[in-house]
Amino acid sequence: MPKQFWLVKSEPDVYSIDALERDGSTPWEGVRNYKARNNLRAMKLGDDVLFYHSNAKPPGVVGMARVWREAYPDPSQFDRKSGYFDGSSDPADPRWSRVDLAFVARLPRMVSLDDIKADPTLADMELLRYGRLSVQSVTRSQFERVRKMGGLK
DNA sequence: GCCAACGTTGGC
DNA sequence: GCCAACGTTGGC
Repeated sequence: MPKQFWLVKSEPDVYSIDALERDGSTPWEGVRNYKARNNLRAMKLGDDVLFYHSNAKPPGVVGMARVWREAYPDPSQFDRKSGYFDGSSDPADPRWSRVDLAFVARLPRMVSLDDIKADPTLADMELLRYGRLSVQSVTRSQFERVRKMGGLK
């Protein structure tokens, strides 16, 4: 399987690129949308990930991460005290998964949603077509374009 | 299986 | 705070 490329969204008030840089790596938990979950399950060790701040001013890509551990059951679905608890998930066949992501780099310049919208080569990004999906696939060329716009080689 | 009602996401 | 664009739920 060749390397794949992804984009994950997080509200900076909940978990920011600063937090990921501080932590080094983190479990990416709480995804409760089937399409996003399927993307998590398709991630392979070493895949590259764009880190996007949603509900930010402005929203946009702020850094890069890497898949550090492939999908495994998300414990928060069985934790009654968690906001992500899902009482209808069967412990013998857990419905929700998480991966671990590791910090790679912060972008010297954030690539805002407006920047992405203004760039013709990024017109096909899933971000613009189906904005609500919190774990998206991106192409290699989209990934490299955003990285370059963000000031990295 | 349809679909109305409701809930969530996230840009603005 | 509003609301468009979804996804989910549940009655039938």
